Amino acid sequence: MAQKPAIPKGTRDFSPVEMAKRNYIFDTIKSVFVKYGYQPIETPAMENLSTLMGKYGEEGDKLLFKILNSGDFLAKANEQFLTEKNSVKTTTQISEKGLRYDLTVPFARFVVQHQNEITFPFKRYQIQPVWRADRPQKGRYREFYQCDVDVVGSDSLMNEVELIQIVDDVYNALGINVVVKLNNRKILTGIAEIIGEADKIIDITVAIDKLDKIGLDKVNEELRQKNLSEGAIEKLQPIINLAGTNQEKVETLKSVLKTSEVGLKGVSEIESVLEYLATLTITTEVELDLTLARGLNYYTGAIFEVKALDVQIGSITGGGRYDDLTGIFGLKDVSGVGISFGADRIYDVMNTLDLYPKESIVSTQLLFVNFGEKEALYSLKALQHVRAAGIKAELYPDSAKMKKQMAYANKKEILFVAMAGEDEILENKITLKNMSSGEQSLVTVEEAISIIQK
RNA sequence: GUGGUUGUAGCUCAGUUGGUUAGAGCGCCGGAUUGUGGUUCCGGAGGUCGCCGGUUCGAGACCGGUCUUCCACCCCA
Repeated sequence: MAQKPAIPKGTRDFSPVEMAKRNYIFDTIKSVFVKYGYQPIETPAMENLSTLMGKYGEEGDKLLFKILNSGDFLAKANEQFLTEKNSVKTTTQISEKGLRYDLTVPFARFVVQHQNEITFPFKRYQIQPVWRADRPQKGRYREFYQCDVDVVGSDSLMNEVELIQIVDDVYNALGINVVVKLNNRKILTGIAEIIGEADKIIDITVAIDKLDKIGLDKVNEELRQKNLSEGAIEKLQPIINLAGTNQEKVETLKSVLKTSEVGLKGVSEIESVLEYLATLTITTEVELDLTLARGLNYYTGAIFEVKALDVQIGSITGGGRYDDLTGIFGLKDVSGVGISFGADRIYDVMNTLDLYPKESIVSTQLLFVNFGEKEALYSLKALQHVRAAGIKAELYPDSAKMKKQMAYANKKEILFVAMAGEDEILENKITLKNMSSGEQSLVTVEEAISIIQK
């Protein structure tokens, strides 16, 4: 056999059935975004490395897919870097473009570049693939879709509330049980402030995050390993052990952070968001969780994460507020807040729970059997009426054996089959067969339409 | 990036301490049934055993490398 073709690690093909399912997810998400007044944009798959580099931390830079320059790029490379085999420095000379790593940074670039055409507050959504040179695992791909909603140019906490409503709406529509975890970067900053370890905030949250897995003693041990003083660890105890209702957590934080201005600001922000939410009808549970440390590189206020309750998979949605993001591109004082739905992980969750409504994945509803040229032409006319009524219908293109045509309908899970042979043509009718019940009857095209539309 | 794991027909997997022409189930194609699928019966096609190299008289089995899969860490959707 010839060499088997393959696709790169961490990428996937999608069959028609898989596409139907994925489109159902995308359409559902999109319709919610639109319902809240967000508008779509798209940005190129590749960006200049200068806009991408340094936005995701050192780790992120390594995970960027870089695109080789065109032409004789090695001729322009510094010889010393080449002989030193210095990959980092050589890369900057032979590559100036990269594949986008997320949709937030390209969006920030978009906002800055189009600031004079944009009306603020700008509410946009963006559904496009992103690429990461990560090592693939389950629920972790090198090419995957993100569905981002962001609003820039507004400091109002109403935006945070709206985003949680959107999450609630999307997951209700999809039928996935989730919990929204909420945190605030200002609280984390405040905590670091009062224990005098401002630079260790990431180590602290990473350690606290392991509480469920490894227990309190091991968490404290890890904190010691990260060179935190005993006094600092002591002060952290009420925070690590933070429990109870959101209200109780807020009260604890207020007293722990009473000497930190930033910390209290964060607490009051969360309190406001929770208060607003309480006046609305939200079915999703919202939980204050200090261990959320995601995106610390640019989040400055609220931090969100959504986890599926019935499937073990990483977070399926995440986001937060970033006050300074466009600042990197030269536009100051534009605050943004947004979240990103991970379509591929949602897809995995939907599949394991089999949550697709049947009608969302049917392709053809009605197949006309082909008995020959004359009959096919009769069917073609009937098809025009059927399609005009909004029914997805097709004619088997060849006058193959009946058995083969029926098997085709069966395989494609077509709901109804229409047969129009000599007898039917004489009566100006068709024989309509329900493929799941096996029942069939001689009806007019109009009658067939109403049966199918039921 | 670190450590581990996996790879035999389209799919799920057998394959005995290395020993002749590599098997099953499902699926696929054809027939039984010249206007009726999903059941049944009969027949058929399809594999340089992930790839490259090594050990051996002999490798799907052993060794090395490489790619791939999945897992943990890291990070994250």
